[in-house]
Amino acid sequence: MLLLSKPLELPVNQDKILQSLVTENLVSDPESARGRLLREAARLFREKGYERTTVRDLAAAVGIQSGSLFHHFRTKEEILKAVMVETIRLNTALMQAAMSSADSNREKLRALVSAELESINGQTGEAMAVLVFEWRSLSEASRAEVLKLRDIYEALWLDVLTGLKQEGALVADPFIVRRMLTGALSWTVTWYRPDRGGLTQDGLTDQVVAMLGLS
Amino acid sequence: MLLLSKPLELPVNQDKILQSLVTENLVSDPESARGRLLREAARLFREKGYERTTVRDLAAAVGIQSGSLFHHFRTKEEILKAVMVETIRLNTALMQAAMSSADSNREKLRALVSAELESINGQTGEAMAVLVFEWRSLSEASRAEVLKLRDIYEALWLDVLTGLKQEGALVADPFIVRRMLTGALSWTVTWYRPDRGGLTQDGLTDQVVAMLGLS
DNA sequence: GTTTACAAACCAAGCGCTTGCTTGGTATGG
DNA sequence: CCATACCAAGCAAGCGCTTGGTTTGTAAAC
Repeated sequence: MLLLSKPLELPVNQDKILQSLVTENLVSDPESARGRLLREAARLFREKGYERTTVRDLAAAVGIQSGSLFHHFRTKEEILKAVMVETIRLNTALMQAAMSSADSNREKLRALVSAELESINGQTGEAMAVLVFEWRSLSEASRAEVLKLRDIYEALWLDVLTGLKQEGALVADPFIVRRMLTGALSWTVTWYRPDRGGLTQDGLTDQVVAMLGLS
Repeated sequence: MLLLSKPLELPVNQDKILQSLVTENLVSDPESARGRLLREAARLFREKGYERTTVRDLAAAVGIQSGSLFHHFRTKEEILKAVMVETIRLNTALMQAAMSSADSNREKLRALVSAELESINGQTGEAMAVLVFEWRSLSEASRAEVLKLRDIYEALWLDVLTGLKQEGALVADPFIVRRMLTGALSWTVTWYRPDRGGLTQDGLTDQVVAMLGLS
């Protein structure tokens, strides 16, 4: 779907997770018309912002007429919502998978940080940026829907952070730490470029863990 | 100017700094027509976003006709730029003042965190949120202008963080830490409510410093 | 194995409305 | 008297979305 510009480069387990979500109809097939549209939408929404992206832009990006968009989606906003909802669904699943292979809370946190950096700076990056910067363009109703999904995602983090607090490994409040991490990690979309420049994604994960005194 | 909804409640030194900037013509007088317009613009841009705020909205907020706006600003984008530029100017000055009364780098960092939280969640909060979320709506030229001002601001942080690194108080890279802090602190605009709820701004500052292992 | 049926996917055209901004003129204060 | 600040009216362009009709894929009916 929208999230994958080079699906073939995905690790096997990630691809498996995606495919199972596709068969459950929770995310669109990246190769379907809907999936391609959502991917282009994520790209354009990130590049120019939701409001500055016209339905004509979206249509041109997938090679159809602007009116034909409304055969797939009833409104422009529904496209934005779909980008967000499917992104959260996929990343929640990926994050659960990343955590499941870790034993200690320290390892789990590292897995979470790493997975979130991957979601923000990897294949789903454009959609994640849309999630961060364009949520105000959602209607009240859509926003509630998206927030509900996000709560599931957030619960994963809070479990681990609360555990670390009880172990004494964490000094600050888990809720505060999570919110700070949300901001810090989201913000990497504005400056971190994994391709050019020395810092790898693993290196960045190290830095984050070090900053929290958990390395 | 735009930043102060209740100027009379400001600490004396902050008010002095503002006034000196006003006389230097670096920021608009909050009580001038231009100043009131910029304050309302910041409020509306934050509330609905730049694109969704019309010139008619802006005009109505200060009680004039939409066309009359263009007597004060040549374009709508110029209003956005003015909000950003004046906000950075004021906050840079406030931050320099906050730092000057601190001796050690530890104290200076605390002053910086506290000052940035104040700028984000205090009187200049609406304008700061605009700075975070609406920079994509600037033209290329305006963006360069804003970024140039922001560099001065950022240099303050990097000086202190580099000092802490040399002292061995900081494990991670100063540049990375600053960028993470930018994200973490900016993000507080989305969740932190200093008025209702137990956490004070000082308490939040404590949490941030604790998170970095610098308390 | 051709025909029929029909829904899904799309096009061409454009409607009605909102947008940023312009214009020509009028108050008002120093 | 003249600049500053405003109003009333509206223009041209661009917007999301609708409409009526055409193509395409698929699968049952004969």
